[in-house]
Amino acid sequence: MNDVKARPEMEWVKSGEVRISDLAAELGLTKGTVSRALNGYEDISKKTRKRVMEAATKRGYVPTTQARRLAMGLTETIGLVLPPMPSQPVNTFVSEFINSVSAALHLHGYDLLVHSANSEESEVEPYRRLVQSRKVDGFIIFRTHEKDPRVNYLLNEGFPFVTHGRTARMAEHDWFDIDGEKAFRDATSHLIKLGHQRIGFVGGGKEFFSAQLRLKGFRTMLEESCLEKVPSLEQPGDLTGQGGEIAAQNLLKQTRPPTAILCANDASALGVMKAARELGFKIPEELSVIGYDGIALGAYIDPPLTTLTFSIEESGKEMVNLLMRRLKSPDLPVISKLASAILKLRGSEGPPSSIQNKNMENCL
Amino acid sequence: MNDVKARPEMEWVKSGEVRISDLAAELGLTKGTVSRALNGYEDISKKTRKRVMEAATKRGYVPTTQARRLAMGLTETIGLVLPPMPSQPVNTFVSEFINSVSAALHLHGYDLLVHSANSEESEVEPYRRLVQSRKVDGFIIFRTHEKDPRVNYLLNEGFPFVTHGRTARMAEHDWFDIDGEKAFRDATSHLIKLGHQRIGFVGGGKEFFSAQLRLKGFRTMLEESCLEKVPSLEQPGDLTGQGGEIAAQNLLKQTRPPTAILCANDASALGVMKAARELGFKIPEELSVIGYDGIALGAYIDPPLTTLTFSIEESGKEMVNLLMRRLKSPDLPVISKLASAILKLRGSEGPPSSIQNKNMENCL
DNA sequence: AAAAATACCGAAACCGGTTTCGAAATGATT
DNA sequence: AATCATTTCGAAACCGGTTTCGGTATTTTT
Repeated sequence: MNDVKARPEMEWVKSGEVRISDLAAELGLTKGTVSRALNGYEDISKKTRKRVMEAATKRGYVPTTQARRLAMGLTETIGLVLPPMPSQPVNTFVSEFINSVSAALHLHGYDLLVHSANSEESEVEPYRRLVQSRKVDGFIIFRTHEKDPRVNYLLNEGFPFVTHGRTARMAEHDWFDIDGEKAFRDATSHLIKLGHQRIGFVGGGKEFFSAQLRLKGFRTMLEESCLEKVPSLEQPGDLTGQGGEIAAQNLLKQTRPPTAILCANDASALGVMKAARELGFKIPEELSVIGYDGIALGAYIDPPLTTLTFSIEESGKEMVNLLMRRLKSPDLPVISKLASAILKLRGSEGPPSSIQNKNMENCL
Repeated sequence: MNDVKARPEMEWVKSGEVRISDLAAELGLTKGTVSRALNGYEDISKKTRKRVMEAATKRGYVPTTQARRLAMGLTETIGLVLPPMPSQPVNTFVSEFINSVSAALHLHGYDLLVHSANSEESEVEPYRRLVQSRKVDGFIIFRTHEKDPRVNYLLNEGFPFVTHGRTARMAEHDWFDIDGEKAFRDATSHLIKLGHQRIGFVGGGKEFFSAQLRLKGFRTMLEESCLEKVPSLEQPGDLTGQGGEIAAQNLLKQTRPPTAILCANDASALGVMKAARELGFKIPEELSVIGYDGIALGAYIDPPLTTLTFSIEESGKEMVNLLMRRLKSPDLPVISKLASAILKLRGSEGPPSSIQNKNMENCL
C-alpha cells in the first residue's frame, strides 16, 4: 500500500490536485482497488464501491488523462491536419467542420488535435509525425486528392482514418462524401430546363478529386441532354475568387459567351459574378451563375447566389461515426457513405434572355 | 538493466514500434542512459551519445509522447474552446485563427486541442473539464465578454491563459487585442471628412466587449467632431447578417435617415447592404457602409465592402508568444499587446449625395 | 604512486493511472 | 464441522518515458 499520510486538514481548494493514491490512502485501500471501483469492475463490493464513489466526488477526483491513456495504450485523440489555407479564404467550411467533428468526438470521449500543415514540407509529414509520436489514434482527412499521399501512407501503415471525399483507393478505406457528381447533374439539368444551351463550367484544380467529380456530373448531364460538349466552355479554376474571375473572363469574352456558368465552388462563383459585372453582364438576366458550398454569405449579395448546399454538421458526425467504428473493430469491412447536396435557389439563375427553342424532349 | 532479448532479425518495418527499452537493450545500456543521451545531458560520453543517436535514427525511434509528458508532468497542449457557432457563420476568422495558433504552437513543441462548446451547458464547463482532467497546460480564449466567466474561473484557478480581447479584469491577465476603438474613430473620421454628418451605427451584442469598444470609438469621434449624438442612429445588432438587416431598416426608415452606416462587423454590414438595396438606397451614392473584419469575400460583392481589417495570423502568433512566456515563467508581470486595424477602402463608401457644408474646422 | 577530482553510467524511484493474479475472508454445501 | 465455491481485495507488474543518486573507472593533482 502507498504511504498513508494522514491529511486531516481539508485543503483541496483547487481542483485537480487529488490523485488516485490520495483517495486510496484516505480510504485505506490500494490504488488498484480504487481504480477498479471507479471503473465498474465486478469484483468490488457494493459497499466499497459506494465509499469510493462518494470520496471521489467529494474530493473532486478526476483521473489524470495522460496517465490513464498511457496505461491503457491509447490516446483517445483524433488528429485533423488543416490543409494549407488559401490566402483569401472565403468559406467557413473548415471552422464548421472542426466544430462538428469536435462535438461528435466528445460524445465518444475523444479529443481533437488540430495541426496545421506547413506548406514547405511534404503533405504527409505532419501525419507521419503524429503517427510516430503516437499522439493520435486516428485521422480525419478532408479535401482528398485522387492519388492522395496521405491515404497511401496511412493505408501502408495500417493506421485508422476516414476521409471526407473519395480517392483512387476508396475501396480500401472508409470514406464519407457528398455526391458532387449528382449535385452537378442536378444543377446542370436545372439550367437546361430553364432553357440554357451554352453552359460554362469553372472547375477546381484537378488536384482535388471532388472537383473532378463535379465536372463529370456536368458533362454527363450535357450528354444526356444532347448538348454538345464545347471544350472552350470548360475553364479550369482553382477554387478561389481570383480563379473565378479569370475563368469568367475567358468565358465571357468569347464570341458566343455562355448564358450560364456553373462553378465548382462558391468562391469561384463570386469571382465569376464580379468579372461578369465588370464586363457588363447582368445577373441573372444575361448570365446565370450557380456555385457550390452553400456559404451563408451568398444570401447577402446581389443577386443572392444560387448554390449547392449540404450539411457540414452531418458530414462531421458521420465521419466520426465511421472512424469510431473502425477504431473499435479494425477488421470490419470498409464502408462508406454518400450524402447529397441540394440545390438552393436564391436568385442568381434564371432563363436566358433569348430562349433558344431547340427540341429538348429527347435526343435526336 | 532490462532483459536483454537479443533481436537479430531486423523487422522494424512499421514505424513507431521501437521503444526506448528496445534501444537500450540493443546497445547494452539502460533506459535512463539512453534517455539522457538523447536529451543532451552532459554526463554522457561523446562516444556513447553518438552510438545512441545513430541507433535511434537508424531504428526510427521516436519517444512516445504520452509517456514523456506523464513523466515530465506537463501536457504540452493548449486548449482552444470554440464558442457556439452562429447558425450562419460568414467569417473565416475561426479557421484562420486556429490555423495560425496551431502553427505558432508547433514551433514551441505544443499541440492544439480544439474543443467545441455545448450550448446547453455553462460557458466555463469545457474549461473546467479540461483543467481537471489535466489535458492542457493553458488556454487560448477569444471573443471575450466584459465580465467573462471563463476568465474568472481560470484566474481563480491560477491556470495560464491568454485572451484575444480585453475584459474587465484585463489588468490581471495577459491579453492581445485589436484596437477597435481607434479603428472606429478612424472609420468615423473618414466618413466625416467625406462630408457625412448623420452617421448610423450598427452594434454587436453588448455581451462582447470588443463591440462595446467599437461603439465607444464611434461616439468619441462624433464628439470630437462636434456632431451631435443622435440615439436613434445607434442601433443594437448581434453581429449577424439578419441583425444588420433589421438594424438597417430601423435606420433607413427614419424621416432623416443617415447618409452612412458603420457596422460592428462585416456580417452585419452585409445585412445592412442587403436591406439598403431592398429599400432602394444606392451604395455608396446614397449610403456609405463600412464594416469590420476584413473578410475576403467583401472584395467580391458590389460594391466591394470597405472594412477595417487586421492580421489574424499576427493575432495567433502574438497570443502564442504571450502564452508561452507565461508558461515558462508564471510569475512574470501581466503584459498585453494592442494591434491596430487598418481601414481598407474598397468602394462602399463615398461622399454623401448632398454635402452639408457645416463648418468642420473646429468645434464651436 | 597515492589521493583527489572528474567523467560516465547503472540502479531505482517516479509520473498516475490500469490490470492480472493470487490469497484471504466469507458464504454455501454436504 | 470440514470442504468447496465465491466474493473481495491487496500486491505487484506494467505502460514508456525522465530524473536523481551513487558508485566505478578514469583522469588529474601532488
